[in-house]
Amino acid sequence: MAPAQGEGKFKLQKTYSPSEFEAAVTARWLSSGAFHAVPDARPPERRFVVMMPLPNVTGALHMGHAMDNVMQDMLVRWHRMRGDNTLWMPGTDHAGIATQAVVEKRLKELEGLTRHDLGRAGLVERIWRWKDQYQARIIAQQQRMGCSADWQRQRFTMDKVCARAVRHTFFRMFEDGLIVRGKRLVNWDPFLRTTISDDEVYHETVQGHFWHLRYPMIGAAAGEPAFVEVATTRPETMLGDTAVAVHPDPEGALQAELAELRLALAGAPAKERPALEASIAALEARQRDALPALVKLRDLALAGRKVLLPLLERPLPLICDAWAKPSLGTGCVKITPAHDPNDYEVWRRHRGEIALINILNPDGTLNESAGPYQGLDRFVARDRVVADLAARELLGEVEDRKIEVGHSDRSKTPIEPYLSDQWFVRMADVPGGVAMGRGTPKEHRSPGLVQGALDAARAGRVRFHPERFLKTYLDWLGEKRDWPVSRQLWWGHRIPVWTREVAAGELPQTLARLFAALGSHEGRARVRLVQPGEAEGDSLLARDADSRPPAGWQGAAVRVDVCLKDDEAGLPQALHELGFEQDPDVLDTWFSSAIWPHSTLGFPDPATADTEGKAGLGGQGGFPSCLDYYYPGSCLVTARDIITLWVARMVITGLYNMGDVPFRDVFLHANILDGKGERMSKSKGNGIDPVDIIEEYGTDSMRYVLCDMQTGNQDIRLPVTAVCPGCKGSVDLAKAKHGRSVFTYKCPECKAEFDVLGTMPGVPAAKLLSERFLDGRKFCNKLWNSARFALGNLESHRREPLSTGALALEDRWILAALNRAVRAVGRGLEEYNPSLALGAARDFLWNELCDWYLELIKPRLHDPAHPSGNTARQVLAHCLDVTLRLLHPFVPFVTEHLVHELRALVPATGLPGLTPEEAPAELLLTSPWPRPVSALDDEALLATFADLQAATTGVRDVRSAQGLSPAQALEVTLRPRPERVADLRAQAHVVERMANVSRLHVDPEARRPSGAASLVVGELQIFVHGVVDDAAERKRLQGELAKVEREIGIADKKLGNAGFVARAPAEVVADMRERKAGYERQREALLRSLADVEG
RNA sequence: GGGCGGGUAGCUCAGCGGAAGAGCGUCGGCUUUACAAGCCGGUGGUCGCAGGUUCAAGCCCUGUCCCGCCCA
Repeated sequence: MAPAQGEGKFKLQKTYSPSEFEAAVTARWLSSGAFHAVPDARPPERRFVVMMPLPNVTGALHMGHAMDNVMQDMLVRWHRMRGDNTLWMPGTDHAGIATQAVVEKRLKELEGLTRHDLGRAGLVERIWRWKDQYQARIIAQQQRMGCSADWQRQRFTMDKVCARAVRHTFFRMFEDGLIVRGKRLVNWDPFLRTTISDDEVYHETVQGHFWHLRYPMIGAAAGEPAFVEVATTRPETMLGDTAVAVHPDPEGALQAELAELRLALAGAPAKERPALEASIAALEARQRDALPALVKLRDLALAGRKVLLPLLERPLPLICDAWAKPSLGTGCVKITPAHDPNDYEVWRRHRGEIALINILNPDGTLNESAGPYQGLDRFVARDRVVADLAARELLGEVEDRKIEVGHSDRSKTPIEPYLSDQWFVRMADVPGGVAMGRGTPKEHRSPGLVQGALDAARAGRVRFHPERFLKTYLDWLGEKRDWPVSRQLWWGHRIPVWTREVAAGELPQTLARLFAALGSHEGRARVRLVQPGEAEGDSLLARDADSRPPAGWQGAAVRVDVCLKDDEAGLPQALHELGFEQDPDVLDTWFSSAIWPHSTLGFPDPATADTEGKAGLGGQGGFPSCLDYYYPGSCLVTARDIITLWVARMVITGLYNMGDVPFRDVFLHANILDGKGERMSKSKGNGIDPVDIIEEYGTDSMRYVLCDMQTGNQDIRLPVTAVCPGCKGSVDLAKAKHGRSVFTYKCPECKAEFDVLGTMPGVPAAKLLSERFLDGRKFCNKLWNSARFALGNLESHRREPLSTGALALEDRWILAALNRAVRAVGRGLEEYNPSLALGAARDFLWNELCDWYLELIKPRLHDPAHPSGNTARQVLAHCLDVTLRLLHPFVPFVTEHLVHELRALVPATGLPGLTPEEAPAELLLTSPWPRPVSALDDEALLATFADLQAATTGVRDVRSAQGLSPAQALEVTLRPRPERVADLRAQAHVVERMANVSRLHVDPEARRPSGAASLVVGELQIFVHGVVDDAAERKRLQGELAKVEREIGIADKKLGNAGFVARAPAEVVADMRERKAGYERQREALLRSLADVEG
C-alpha cells in the first residue's frame, strides 16, 4: 500500500491498480483478528453464522466457487458491519471417491503403481499429503478473493473434531436401528471397483442392439409354443436369468392401454391424431396377432411350467408379473434380478419362487456362476453369448437401437447394476419413531428422519431464496429413499462396525465372550444381532450376553455386528481376537458433510473437541460453547444442484443430532455458464480461473461483476474470451472456429491455433478471461477517482456543527439521495438480491454523487474563501464515507484502502448536528453499517431536483443537436410559472453550472428571442439563445407539437373509455388526468414558442 | 415421461398488471486540471409464437415452439 503520508496533495495514483494494495489490505484484515468469532453476550438475533460449502480437495477453485464464496462474504461482511456476532466457518471436504481417483491416477501416471501396490495405509498416507497441498492452495485462493472467514476455526471433514462427530453420529444411528446393512442393487463402477451414487452417474446415448433370444419350452406338447422369445440390450446378462415373466392378465392390460389411448384421441388436437391413431392400430394388431400366444403362456406359467436357459441349460420358472408389458417387445421379459433394477423388484415380489444369481466379479469380469464364460470381461462375454446362441439357432431378430448407458463420472466407464452388501441409513418412518436431538433441550420425536426435515421446511423453519426451490427439496425428500452410505474405498471415514457370523447355537457363547471383552466399556459399543439374508434382515439390539433373536428368525446363522463409538481401550484389538472383522468400507463423503453445521462446532462435546492447536470450541469467560452459541446457524449459501445432496441431509442430521435445523435461510445463487449457455468446467475447456481474473482485473472487479450478475436467475451467462497466445488479442470462444479438436480454436486475427485445455502437445495454451469483468474495473476506477478527487479537496476539512438551514440546495439533495440509497442497498441485501443492492449503491455513487454533486460543489471547493466551502467538504466527506461503507460488502479491498486514506484526513464520521455520531473504526471491515437519517429525507426536493436535471439535459441536448462545442457557454432564459420564480432563482445555478450557461435569466414573462431553441421541461419553458435559425426551429417545434398531440390523444382515448374511468383505481385515473394536463401545458408552451417563431 | 427455469435492444440481463429499462457494444461530439477504465448527446425493441382474461397484458391464463437444468 502506498504510504499514508505524501509530500504533495495526492497519495493516490491516477488509476485504480488493485495489485498495489490488495495484499496489504488482506494482511491488515488478518492481523486485526476481526474474522475470528468468539461467543459473547450478543443474543441469538444478533448472531450471524454461515457454514461454508466445502470445496473438494481435488483441485483448484473455479468461477462457480468464486460466486459462492463472494455471495457468502458479501452477507458476512454486511452482518459484521451491522454489529452481529458473525461466524463464517471455512473448511474443506475429503471428497472420498473424487480425491482417491485423482491420487490413484497420478500414482499410475507418475510411478506406474496401483493402490494395491501401496496398500491401504500407504495410499491413505499419500492422499493426506495431497490434501495438505491442495487445502493450502484453496485457502490461498479464498483469501485472495477476500473471504473474511474465520480461518482460525477452519476444519477438514476428516480432522479429529469432525471424525469424532461422524463416529458419534453413526454410533447413535446404529443404536437407534437407523443403520442397516443389506444386499442392494447399486451402481457399480468396475474400473474403480466401488459403488457410486446416482449423482455420480451420467447417461450417454450409444448405438446398441436389441437382441431377441429364444428360450426352449421344457416339455412342449403339440399346440404349445416351442420357444419363449425375450429381448435384451445386454445379452450376457442372460447367464444370470432366473425366470421369464409374462403378464398375469395380458388381455386386460392391452384393453386398459387401448382405452387410455382412445380417450386421449378424443380430446387430441388434429395434429396429434395421426400418431395416436397409429398407436391404437398397432395395439389392435397386437391384440389380434400376439395376444392368443401371451394368454397361452400365461396359462403355462400358472401351470408351473418352465423354460430352459440356453448355454447354461438351467430350467427357469415361467412366472406371472405385471412388469412384462404385453404391448412391448415380445410381451415376455427375462428376469435377471441381480443385474437389473426392475428385475430386482420382480424378484422381491416373487421371493422364494425364483433365485437371485450374481454373475459378475467386482472388476467387471464374469464369475463362476457364468459357467463356461467365467473370467471373461462383460463385453467379451456379450459377443460370445450372442455367437453361441446364434450357433444354436436360438438368436432371433437383432434390432438396431439407441440406448442410454449409465457411465461413471469418475472413471468414465459403463456402470453395472450390481448386487452387493451395502450400509444404508433408514430415511423412511420407523416403528416407534426416532428421537431427534436426544439429550438436548430440543429433544422431540419424529416418525422418521426424513419426515422431520419435511415438517421443518413446511413449517417455514427453513426458508429457501428464491422460494421455488422449496419444491425441489420437498419432492426429493418426499420419496423417503434410504441413503446408501457405504463406499468401497480406502479414503474416508471407515465404517466402525466389526462383524462376525456365528451358528445360531454358538450365539450364547459368542455373546458371553463379547460382553466379557467389552467389560466396563460397554457404553462404547452397541451390539446388533442380524438375520443374514439377501435383503436387509431383521435386527435386534443386544443389551447383554443373554440377548436372543426372536423365535421367528429362520436360518442356522446369526450375524453379530458391533459398532464402536471410538477406538479407545484396545477394543478393536479385542474384537479382532474374538474373530470379528471390521467392515472394509468407508462412509459416503456426504455423511460427514451432512453434519458439518454442528460437527465443526464441536458436537457432541465442544469442551473436549481436539482442535489440534486451533481456536477451542468450549465455553470461555462465562459464555456458552461454540456449539451452544452458534447453532443453529443463519444462512446456507449454495447452488441449486446441491439442495438434495447436501441441504436436505444437513437438515436431517441437524434435527437428529441437535434437535433443530442447521440454518433458517438457504440462499441459492446462480450457476455460471459460458457464452454458449454451457456449464463452465475445466474439463470442457470453458472454465475461467478466478485467479486469472483477479490478476487481470483485480479482486474487486471480479466481485463487482459477480454480485451484479446475481439477479435471482438460475443461470448466468459469462461469455468467455481466450487471450490468443500469438497476437495477445481477445478471442470470443462462442464465435471462434475450432482448430484440430474441440479444445482448440483459431484466432480470427493472427490465424494461430491455440488450446484451451492446455493438454494438446505442440499447441500453445491460451488463458481464459471474460470481458464482462471490464465493467467491474471501470466501476472500481470510478470509485477510485471520485475518492481521489474528494481526498484532494478535503485537506482543509474542518469538523463543525451544521444545520439543515445552512445547507445548499445540492447538499440537501445529495443527503436525501444518500438516504434513499442506504435504504435501497439494505433492502436488496435483505431480499437476497445482490444485483439490486449493488445497483443502488453504484447509481448513487456514479449518477448522483459524481455526475451531479461533485460537479456542483467544485466552485465551493476551489474557492478557498467560499463561505460554504467547508459545508461542502463535510457533506462530501460524509457521502464518501457512507458510500464506502455501503460498497464494502461487494468491493472490500478498494473500499478498505480508500477509507484508510479518508480517515487520515477526516478521522470522525458523521455530520455534527445532522447525523448521529458514530464511533469511527480503524477498519472499514468493522465500521458500522450505514443507517438512513430520516431528518434528511426530502421527497419534494428530490422531485424538484429531478426537474432541474431534466432542464439541464434539455439544454445539453440542444447543444449537442446544434453541434455546438461543450466549451461554448450559452445564454439561457427560463420561463417558469410566476409562483415558481423565487424558488427557481435559488435553484437555477444547477442548470447554469451543469449545462455550461454563462448568462441565465429567469423571467415569467419571457418571449422566445429570435434564434433561440425552445424546449419545455415539465412546466418550465427554456430558451437557448442564438443557436438556431428560426425556420429550422419552427420545423422542430412542429415536430415536438405533433408528439405532444399524440400523447394527448392517447390520454384522451383512455379517459374517454367509460370502462377505464369506471373500473380502474381512482389513483390511476387521476394519474392519467395529471399526465394529460402536463402534456396540455407543454402544448401551450410549444404553441407560444411557435407563435414567437412566427413572429 | 415428470418437474423447475429461461426466451425483452447486437451482447449480458432488470422490469412481472397501469406511458418499454440498465450496463456493455455501436454512432456523433468533447484532452471541461478526479477519472478517455472518463464526460456529454444519440441510435437501437410488433418483450419466442398463437389464442384468451381484463377498462388496461412483456407481466395473469391456455396452448405451442425452442434453450438449459433436475428427477425417472
